[in-house]
Amino acid sequence: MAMRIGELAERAGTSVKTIRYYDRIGVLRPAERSESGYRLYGVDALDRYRFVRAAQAVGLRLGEIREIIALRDGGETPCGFVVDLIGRRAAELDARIAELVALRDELRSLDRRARRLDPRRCDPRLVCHVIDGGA
Amino acid sequence: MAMRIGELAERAGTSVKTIRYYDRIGVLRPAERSESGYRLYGVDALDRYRFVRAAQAVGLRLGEIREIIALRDGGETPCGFVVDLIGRRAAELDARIAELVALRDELRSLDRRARRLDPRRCDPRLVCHVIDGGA
DNA sequence: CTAAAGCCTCCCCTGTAGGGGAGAGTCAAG
DNA sequence: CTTGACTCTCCCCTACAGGGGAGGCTTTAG
Repeated sequence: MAMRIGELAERAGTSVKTIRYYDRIGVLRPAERSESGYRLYGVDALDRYRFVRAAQAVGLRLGEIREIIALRDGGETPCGFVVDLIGRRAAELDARIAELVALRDELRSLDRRARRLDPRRCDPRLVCHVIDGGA
Repeated sequence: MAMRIGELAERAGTSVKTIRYYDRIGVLRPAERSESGYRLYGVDALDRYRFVRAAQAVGLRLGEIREIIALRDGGETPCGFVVDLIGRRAAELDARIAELVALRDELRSLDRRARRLDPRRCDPRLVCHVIDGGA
């Protein structure tokens, strides 16, 4: 019935190190320990593992995932919390995307400008005229 | 003529720690050292500093900036290298932006789905039905 | 001369999600 | 009984750009 860490890792398609790490940070604790101290997991551990991965895949961090799980284990329905988290993360992503788009556009325009500049007229003092320090 | 590190940092509007760090990694070396070991910088150090910041601002990492500066100090015109770097960074950004947009879209659709789900029908085994581990 | 301010090197710390490996105990098969 | 596979804890390492602070010189102003 109970799996040891190696079997869980293999069934989950991950590494023993990762499972131990998940135990340590509290997202996936073993059901119990054997007398000799081995971690023993029930079959539900596999579902937990999949949940953790799915949550990671939508951009949640392990610390946040731990909070969700703690709510659930505390008897609460974490859905409201999760929806909040997802909303905030989406907003953060919007902001981040805007930054990256602006940066990319600047790089593209730098690129176009660079093609019109003559490398021989590059002032050594300024390292490279493609990138302008505003001096 | 020569500035010490504190004056340079102040004129550049940055911290002494940062200037020391730039020395350590080779992007901004002092012109010389005083007898007592103090870093002494020429006025051109300010231009160098501004270049480094400008390059950082367009997404180049200090390691890459160091390479650009090494080329320049080796007597070469780094423009070609810089153009390459910029092109590659722009392509990386495109890829990264696409990832983030996909992630954000998934979050948004998760968000919409969550609003239609009933929290009371959330299976505790799966932690939260908003995020589906595919079990 | 003395005190304050500035400077030096060296070392540890941050966040993220683990990876690598040492040294030691445990379990199953031959 | 032994060997090999498995497991345990503990500690250091990664990227990135510095920040914080200790302990000890040096310089400058009063």
